[in-house]
Amino acid sequence: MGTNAAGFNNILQTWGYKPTTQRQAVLEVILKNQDKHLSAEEVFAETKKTNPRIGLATVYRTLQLFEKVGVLQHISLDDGRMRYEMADPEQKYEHQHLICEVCSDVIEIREDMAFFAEKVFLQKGFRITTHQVKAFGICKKCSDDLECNHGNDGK
Amino acid sequence: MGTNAAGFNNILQTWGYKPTTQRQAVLEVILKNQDKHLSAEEVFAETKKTNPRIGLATVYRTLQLFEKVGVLQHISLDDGRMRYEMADPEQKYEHQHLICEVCSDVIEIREDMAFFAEKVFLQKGFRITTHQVKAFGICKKCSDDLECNHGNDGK
DNA sequence: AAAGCAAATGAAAATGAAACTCATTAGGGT
DNA sequence: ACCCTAATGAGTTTCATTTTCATTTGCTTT
Repeated sequence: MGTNAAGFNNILQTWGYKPTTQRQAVLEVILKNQDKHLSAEEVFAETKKTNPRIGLATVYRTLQLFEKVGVLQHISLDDGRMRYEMADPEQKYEHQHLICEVCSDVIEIREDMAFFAEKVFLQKGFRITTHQVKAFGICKKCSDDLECNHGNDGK
Repeated sequence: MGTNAAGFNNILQTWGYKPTTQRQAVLEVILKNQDKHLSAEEVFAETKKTNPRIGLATVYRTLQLFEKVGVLQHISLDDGRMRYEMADPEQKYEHQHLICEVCSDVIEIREDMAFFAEKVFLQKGFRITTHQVKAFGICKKCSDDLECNHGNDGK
């Protein structure tokens, strides 16, 4: 099951969508970059390498389609463009992003936050379906670097 | 201290910025709408009521300025525009947004999430400075409404 | 109070991500 | 092979935000 090139066609067909060349090509790019958080433009550039005739609009449409059928989910890293990553329905509430303000690296972590959704439902009656946590700060590497330059800040 | 019209001038002057008419006007709008999450356009429209000559660019610049000096903080509610709310440095980690997918209402809650920042630091060495939690789902009111229409969905 | 000057402003233009339009193409069933 | 609709691509449009630049404003110095 899950999302590999094979099971993918089934997902699309279940929803009544065609597994076209472009959609396959975009999927391959997604699968090859599971560790990254690509924007539409980035997916476009990557996909053009193997499929030069694809249009940007198709990429936008395809990403939205993939989100609708549950293959992708979007995140905003506050850099002015939408980014996408593989959806993981089992761990919807246990997936957070740490964004380093110095080097812009994005670190994914998986804290269990089910208690949060439960508490919110009990206290407010609000039934959470999706849930995004992003934290900005300084990653270990960058704070180590800063520490090194601590004594000799002259230059 | 804090952010009232009086202490506000001090904050700006400390940072070397001038407390101009426009900035005061924007501040008043902000203070009058503390419960809302206004976008730049909305602040612009509100501010024009008392200060018709203000320009949109000034509002954008002012909101960014207020964020820089710690009066405001921005949030994205995934509706395509940036929104702003009063910054609350003391409770940076205890402030989350519940966004109803049906009525678009935004509910603020204050769960203590300090443990999250601590755990992340211990496990990853990542030092969190800001931290945003937004949850999408269905608010109590809307899920009650849905329940009412449950038996008679014909029309 | 007038002068000087940098900071701040407003109007308009520029930018850029995303959405839309519409003529053309390509799947998939017949 | 044919048909019909979904899907695509190139170009255009939208809309939030940023930038530009000439003008104005708020302070400081006389």
